[in-house]
Amino acid sequence: MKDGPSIARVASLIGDPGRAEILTALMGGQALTATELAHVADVTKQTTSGHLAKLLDTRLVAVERQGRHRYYRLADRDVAQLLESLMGVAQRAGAVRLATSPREPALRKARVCYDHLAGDLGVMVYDGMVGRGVLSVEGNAVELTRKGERFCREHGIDLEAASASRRPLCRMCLDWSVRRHHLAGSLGAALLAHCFGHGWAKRVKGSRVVAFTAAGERALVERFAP
Amino acid sequence: MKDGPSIARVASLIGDPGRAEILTALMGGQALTATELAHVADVTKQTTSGHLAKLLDTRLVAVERQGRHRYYRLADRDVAQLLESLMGVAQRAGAVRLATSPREPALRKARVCYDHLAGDLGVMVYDGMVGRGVLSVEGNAVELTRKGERFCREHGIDLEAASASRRPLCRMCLDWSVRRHHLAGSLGAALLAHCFGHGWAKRVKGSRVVAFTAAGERALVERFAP
DNA sequence: CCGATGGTTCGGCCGGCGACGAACCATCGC
DNA sequence: GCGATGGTTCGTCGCCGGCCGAACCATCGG
Repeated sequence: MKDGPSIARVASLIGDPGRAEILTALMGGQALTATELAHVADVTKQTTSGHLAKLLDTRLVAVERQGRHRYYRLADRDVAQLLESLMGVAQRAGAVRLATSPREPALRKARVCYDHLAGDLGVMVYDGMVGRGVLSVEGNAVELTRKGERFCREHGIDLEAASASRRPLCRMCLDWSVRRHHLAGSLGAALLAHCFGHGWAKRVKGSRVVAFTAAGERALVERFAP
Repeated sequence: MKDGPSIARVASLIGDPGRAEILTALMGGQALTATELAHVADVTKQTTSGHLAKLLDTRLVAVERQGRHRYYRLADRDVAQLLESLMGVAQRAGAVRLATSPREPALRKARVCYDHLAGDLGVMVYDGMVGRGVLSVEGNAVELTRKGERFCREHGIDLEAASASRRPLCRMCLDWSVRRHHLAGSLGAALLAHCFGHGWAKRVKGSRVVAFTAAGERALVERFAP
């Protein structure tokens, strides 16, 4: 009958103000970096790191590494429901709040993510390619279908060059601005190169922003994200 | 901006092992005296008194004075649901606690979830009722169908009394042991009362276990979960 | 290769909270 | 009225855990 302590462990974890802030911030369903979470919790990075380690340890949150960033999100829907339930009960003596984070619109729309396209357009393209069966997604893995190979050839994307390198052809990559996936890997890089090569877009100096021309954006969406 | 702390307050309250023990004990739906609670929490009366004062202060529990006794119970069903939710999340995260307890299998099979039936039997009944069109599920909501009303009348379940109260007739409740839904709400309570009333089962003292007789279990399954 | 930035680990400080002893109020049975 | 039992309040003590500074590793951009 000693399940008391086990629920106490989880509850006390949520019971720390800092961690509660973190979890509340993650209720938006978006994945956030450790630094961002440190900011919302209003404590230093070290402290946040400790909190996140504990939350990870009890599987309340999950993490996805990407480059030097670590994106944290709620482990699953059950945790979200628990928090929801908690907020309901807490409501009787508390106030409500909302969280928003304004960012540079241009960056949100299209930017380089290492060597491939991220932002709204990147996500749109990814969704489009999955939707028309060019890419097939299985869990965390994504791959180019037979149909996708034809598709690439038709659009003049150099698959041979892309396959030559040792890195994976396709990978999914989490987008910080929309918190959704977009296409990475050598194919993702080839696609971005394709955009530059056709004069659809060019990089803005000293920034990660990718500036599409009006025609370029139209072309991209038309071909890859109808 | 201070919503985090407000859920933190509630969570940290539950997060203390002693208080968690108290709340878990109250999940049985019965009101218990302070001394009894001191015993289950395994601390002195003074300490328990302090805990109960805090729980009262945040409306997690309610008290009813009767002579020189004070009977404490969970404040309402929302709190009960929160605790169930917590147990669900705690279960997979926490270390394997006391899996050796002989009571554990019995708890898994049938137990009281505040005022209705949970555990394998609870889930089985719920599935059976949904399966034969007595209940209709839509998203998170569940309701009694026209056919279901007839069904209840035929089996002698007092729908009028159940509908009289202000609480919802049907609700689904997530089961921490099987991670599936069972029936809550006043109909769920009426159903459990039905089991007790027909001598199919009775409560085990000092535990949430509902002990069904062999005949009672047969009767329940036969009628509600064929 | 170098600086800048994201993130974690380590060690030590310090406040808050839970624990109990003791004393105090309330109610019961007589 | 009496003792006995249920329950709370008060004061004190000790420890757990959150917090930060500093140092360290990893990755990116050039």
